[in-house]
Amino acid sequence: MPADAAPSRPKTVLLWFRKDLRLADNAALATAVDEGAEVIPVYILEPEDAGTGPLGAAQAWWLHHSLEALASSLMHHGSGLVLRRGPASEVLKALISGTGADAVFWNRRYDPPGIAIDKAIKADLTERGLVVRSFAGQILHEPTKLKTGAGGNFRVYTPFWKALEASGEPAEPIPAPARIPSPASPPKSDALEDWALLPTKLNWAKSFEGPWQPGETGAQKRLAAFVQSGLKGYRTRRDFPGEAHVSMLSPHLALGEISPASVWHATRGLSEDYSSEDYIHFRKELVWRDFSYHLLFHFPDLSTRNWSAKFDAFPWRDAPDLLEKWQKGQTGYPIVDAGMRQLWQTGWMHNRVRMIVASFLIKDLLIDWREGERWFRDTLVDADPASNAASWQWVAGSGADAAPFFRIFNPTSQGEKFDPEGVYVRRFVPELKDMPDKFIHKPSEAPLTVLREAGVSLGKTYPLPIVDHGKARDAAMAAFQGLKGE
DNA sequence: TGGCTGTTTCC
DNA sequence: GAAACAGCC
Repeated sequence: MPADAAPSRPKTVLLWFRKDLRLADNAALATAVDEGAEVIPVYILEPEDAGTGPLGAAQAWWLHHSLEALASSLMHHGSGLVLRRGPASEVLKALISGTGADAVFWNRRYDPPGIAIDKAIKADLTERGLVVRSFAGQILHEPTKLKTGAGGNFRVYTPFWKALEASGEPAEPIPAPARIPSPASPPKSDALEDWALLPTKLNWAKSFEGPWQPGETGAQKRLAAFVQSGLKGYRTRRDFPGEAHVSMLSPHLALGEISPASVWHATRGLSEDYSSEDYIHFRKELVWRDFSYHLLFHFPDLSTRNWSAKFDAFPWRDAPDLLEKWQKGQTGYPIVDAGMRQLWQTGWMHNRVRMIVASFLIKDLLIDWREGERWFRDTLVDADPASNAASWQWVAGSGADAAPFFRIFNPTSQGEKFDPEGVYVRRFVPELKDMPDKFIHKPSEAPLTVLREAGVSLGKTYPLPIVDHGKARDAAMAAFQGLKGE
């Protein structure tokens, strides 16, 4: 064989796990195993200044447990997980020289800093004679593959959805390999504990343990449970935060413990008692995640810059005291406070309530949406650079295909509409649990006798509204009108 | 994937 | 006088 013939079948593959912490539907892993290579799975904790952005505290908690789950699962497949920290290019080079690996495989990521890192590594390692291969699977359709009829990039969701639908079903998920061949002496791993991913305020994330099971098994269980029960009635009931009609798959998707294609296909071939209305609407939500990545890919500053430059002149208020009350769930608007406390206690918030609390921060408090984006990034277990940024801009009105700015949620009527009996509010704002339904979303309008009977003392056991929504709405409209004249 | 307000419609 | 509707923000 000529010396310069690149080996098409590598002997030893470094399998670089990133936000794809799963064995099923993992194209990079499946290919390495199929080609008969010995596989060295590695996870690299990249420094924040590498450009991949700071890891939020809630997601760091999740990552810790997810890596434990992945390591354990790999062990059951005859393999193991090598943990290393540092700039990915250096870590990979050290591992290559230490193991004699002749290839590096990974599944592609789509955040712009990650893309830049991967591109440089691919060029460098290829130059050094390694086989470097990357695979798809983190989103349903790669951003470069969907174009408008005119050849441009989508800026409106509905045409994006139609194009995606028209491009056919996503590929069938690939089963997890039965066994993963491992080299005789795999490299040493860091101790996960040394990474200090768990929060030091221990009693904070403690409450995450009830609702969540990080890792691939937890993801699959969550999906099965959702398809079994939550999906029925999804279209109409998904907006009711007191009910269990949303999938809660977002944190699993954020770290790739399950692939979006697996989720898509789980809603196929259902029996007749499933309404197509329900699973089509569910898929549409899944595709918003793709749309967000599409936007981020073509607008890398999505989390820091207004998509619509018109908003650059918006007179945001500097109000750290109000911001803190919002963060702590002490606004005096029960649905807002319930949402913010659900976020703090569980690392997650129901989507309808995310829209309400975001509208409140932006339009009632007139605080820059970037403050909200930052808080969510730090406290959400599902923090995702694309979805989070795109969704905040959507609510702010500055984003692509965004809600018009003048669509200002009334937190009281939203509460009454989507949590009519206050089930959700009572769960997260227990000091209001004995309020009658009629006043559960507007305790400040309740007669004194009603408050006394419910054990509520406004301003003491529960805050008075920190702003008057009617006035706040007028102020927001005025600020927006001012923008138009710019 | 709204809300507000004035107006009409229908008991 | 509530409920539905339209036009506007």
